[in-house]
Amino acid sequence: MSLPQPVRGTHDLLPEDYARQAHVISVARNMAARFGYAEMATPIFEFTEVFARTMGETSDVVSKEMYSFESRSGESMTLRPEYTAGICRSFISNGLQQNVPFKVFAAGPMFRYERPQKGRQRQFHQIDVECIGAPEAQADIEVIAIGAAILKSLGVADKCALQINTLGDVESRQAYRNALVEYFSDHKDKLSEDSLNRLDRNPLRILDSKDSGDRILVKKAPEFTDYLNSFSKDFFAEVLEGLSLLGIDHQLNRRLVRGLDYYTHTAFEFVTDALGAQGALIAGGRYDGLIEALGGKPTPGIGWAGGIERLAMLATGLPAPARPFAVIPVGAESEKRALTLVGELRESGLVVEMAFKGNVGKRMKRANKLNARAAILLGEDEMARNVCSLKDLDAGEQSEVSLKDLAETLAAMN
RNA sequence: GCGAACGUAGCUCAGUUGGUUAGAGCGCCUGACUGUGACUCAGGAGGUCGGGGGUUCAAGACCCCUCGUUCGCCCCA
Repeated sequence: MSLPQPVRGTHDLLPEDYARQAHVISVARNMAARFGYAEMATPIFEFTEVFARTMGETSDVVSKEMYSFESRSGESMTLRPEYTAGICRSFISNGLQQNVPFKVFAAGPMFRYERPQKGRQRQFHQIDVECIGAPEAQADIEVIAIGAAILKSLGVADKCALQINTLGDVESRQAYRNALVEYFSDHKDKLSEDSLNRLDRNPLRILDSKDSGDRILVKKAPEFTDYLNSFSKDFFAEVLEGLSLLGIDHQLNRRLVRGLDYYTHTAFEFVTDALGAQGALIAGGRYDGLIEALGGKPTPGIGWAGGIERLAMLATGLPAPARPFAVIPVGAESEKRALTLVGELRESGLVVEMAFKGNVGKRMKRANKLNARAAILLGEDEMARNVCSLKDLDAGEQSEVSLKDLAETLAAMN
């Protein structure tokens, strides 16, 4: 059975799966719009620099997970691994500094060369919300509120929890980072191999280590709170207060850090335990240093990304697909009239299919399989009298309806 | 990238310590029923047992490699 297979880590979205994902996007899009976030899109690939410069050369994504290739002109291109960098690049490219706050929603495929697992694929899809050019805590609150509202609307709010932390401003973060490096450097012999790596690349990550030895060290490690300057503390307090005012439950998680270099202040994740190791449904934070890193004027920003596959797996309350009406011509004579009838009914906005294969029994079976609301039988008898036989497939009752009134009658059945 | 488990029909799965022609349920097709679906009954199609190599008189089963999936780590949505 060596049929052609999709590339590892990629998946076909058959209609049923597609409908689930489309629902997630649709709910998110509508909710974002309520908050004043308009939808946009950026190209699926960018110059490699866009991601390398914003995410940090040492991040896992940049160092080992990017799908990069050389274009025919010899420039290095990369399939986007996330949306934020592309949107920020777009913000700069289009000179949108005058339009702040620039509030946008986006959705689309992302690509990361990772080991696939449940809820983790090489091509996956994200919804994304960004608010660029607003330094106020109000923006953090708004952005998080959108996420909470979407999760609620998708019916997954009770399966996940909001964890939140602050990384402080650049000054605070740098001070804390130095303190951590100093502390852990004194205990290098007790650190796990992974954490030795983290010590160079992202020491904050050690705080989140699952290694039991590391955890003992972490308990005595310097506390971030002691290194936050008053501005950072006040900012975070304002964010938390806003969330409380909105009734958005949240848990302070001092070990919540971000792998990407450009994050400052607020970092948050809506996490679930329903998806194994892939707990993050929506994650984001403030990235006040990003636009500048890309070569734009210093501009603050905050946003998040949500995994569509992960959300689709947990979402409930999908809208049922519209049920069709099945037109069944009985006998060769009525096929032409059935064809035009189907056209007329569709013209009036109804969902209509024609069952034209096999004997009438087969056609009825077909109608049943299509989950049709009713079957419309059209034979010579009926045609002669300008009527059709309408069979309600739920009730099993059949009656005659004049062709003139059919569209209206069917519309009333929906 | 590291560690482990799994891969039998379209789907969900049986298949004994290696032993003739690999099974079931669901689904699909045909008919009973050439103008009536669901329920029922009868029949049928569909498998190089993920792929390749090896051991053996004999491999779906044992060994090696490979591809894929799943779980954990790393990291992340």
